[in-house]
Amino acid sequence: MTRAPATPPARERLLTAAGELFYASGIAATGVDAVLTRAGVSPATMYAHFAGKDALVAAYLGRRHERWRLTWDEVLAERDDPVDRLLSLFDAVARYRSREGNGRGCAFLAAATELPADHPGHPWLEADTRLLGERLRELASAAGLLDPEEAAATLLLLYDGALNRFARAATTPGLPGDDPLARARRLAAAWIGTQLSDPRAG
Amino acid sequence: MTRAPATPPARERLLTAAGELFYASGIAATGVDAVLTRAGVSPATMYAHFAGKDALVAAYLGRRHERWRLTWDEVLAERDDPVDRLLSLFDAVARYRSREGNGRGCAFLAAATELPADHPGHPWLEADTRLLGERLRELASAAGLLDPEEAAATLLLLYDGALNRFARAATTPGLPGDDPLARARRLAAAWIGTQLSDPRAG
DNA sequence: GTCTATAGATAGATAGAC
DNA sequence: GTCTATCTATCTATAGAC
Repeated sequence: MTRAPATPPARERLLTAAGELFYASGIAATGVDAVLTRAGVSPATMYAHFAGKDALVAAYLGRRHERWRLTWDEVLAERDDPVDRLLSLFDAVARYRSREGNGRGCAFLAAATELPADHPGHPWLEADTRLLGERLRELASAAGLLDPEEAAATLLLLYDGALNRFARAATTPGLPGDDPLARARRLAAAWIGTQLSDPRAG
Repeated sequence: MTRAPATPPARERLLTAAGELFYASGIAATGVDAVLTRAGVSPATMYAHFAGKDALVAAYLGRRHERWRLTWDEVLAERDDPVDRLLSLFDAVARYRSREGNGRGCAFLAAATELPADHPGHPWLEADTRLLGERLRELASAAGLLDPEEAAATLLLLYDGALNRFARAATTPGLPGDDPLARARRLAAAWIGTQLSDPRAG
C-alpha cells in the first residue's frame, strides 16, 4: 500500500478540473485551456495522458458513470425490501448529489445534447441509459410487479423529471414546489402501490 | 398586404438555419460559419441584422419561446373542461413536436446548460420556466385542485420527465416504454384524479 | 441589403528541453 | 512526467465595395 502523494498527479487533477468545468459550463463551451489552468497542468502534460479533448471528455464521462453506478450499488446493498430496492434509484440520486453536488441535473443528458453521435464519449451516455433501464426492469421484476417494462418506463420518467427540474431550478428560482427528488419518489411509491394492489391501474 | 417573396429575406433564413443547427448540434458547438453556410448568407449581412452570435442565439430562443406559447394558446382555446385544460400541457407538447419536430427534448433546458448566466438569451430560459409555472398554477386553480402549487410542481415534473426521455431516446434506442408524452399525461391524469376525490392523497 | 475579403481572437494540439 | 514556447486551424467579427 503506497502512501498518497500530497499533490495528486497531473492526470488526477485534470480529471477533477474537467469534471467541475464540463459539468458547470458545458463541454463545448469549456476550452482545454480552462481545464489546464484549473488543474495547474501544462498542455504537453495533458496530451501525454489524453489523446485530445475528446479523450478527456470521454474519461470524464466514464468516471462519472462509474461513480454513479457505485453509489447506486452502495444504496442497494443497504436495502432488503424489494419495493425499497426499486425505489433506491431516488435515494441513490440523493446520495450522489450530497457527495458530488450535481446541482445542474444529469450530466449525461446534457452531454447527449452537446456531443455528436460519433464522439468517443458517446458510449458512456448509452451505458448510463442502459444501466437505468436494465436495473429498473430487474428490480421491478423482483418486486413482483406484473409489468416490469412498464414500471421501468414510469420510474425512468420520474427520474428524468426530477433531474431536469434541478437543471431548471439552477436557471430560474421560484419554481412551484421544491425537492423534486422527494416528489418523484412519492409519486413512484404511489404508482407502485397501485400496481401491487391492482395490476391494471395506472 | 404585400406579396411574400420567393426567397425569404436573409434575416428569416438565418433564424431558420440557426434554429435547426443550434437545436440539433448544440449552441456552443455550432459556429456562426455553419449557420451562414446553411442560410446562404454572408457574414456581413448577418452582422447587419444581429449584433453577434449571442444576439442570434437570443433571437433563436425568443422565437422558439413564442412559437411554443402560441401552440399552447391554440390548444387551450380548444379545451373547455377545466381538467382537460390543465392536461393541455401535454397535448400542446405533442402538437408542437408534430409541427417543429423537436426530437431532442427541451431546447431551453439544453441551452440552460450551455449558456452562462449573463448571456442575452438567458431571459428566455427564465420566461419558459415562468410561463410553465404560472399557467399550471392558474389552470390547476381553475380546475378546483386544492393545492395548485403542488399540482403545478407535479405536472412540471412529469413534463420535464417526458422531454428528457426524448433526449435520452435520441441517443439510446431500446429504452423501456415508448411514447413518454402519453405516459406522462396518463400519470398526470391519474394524479389529478386522486386530488379531486381526496385532497390529501398523492 | 447584400456581397468579397480579411482582420483579430481563441481554440486545440505539438516541438523540444529539463 | 512535466515544463515553456509556439504552431496552425478555426471562429467571431469588421472593412470596404456594389
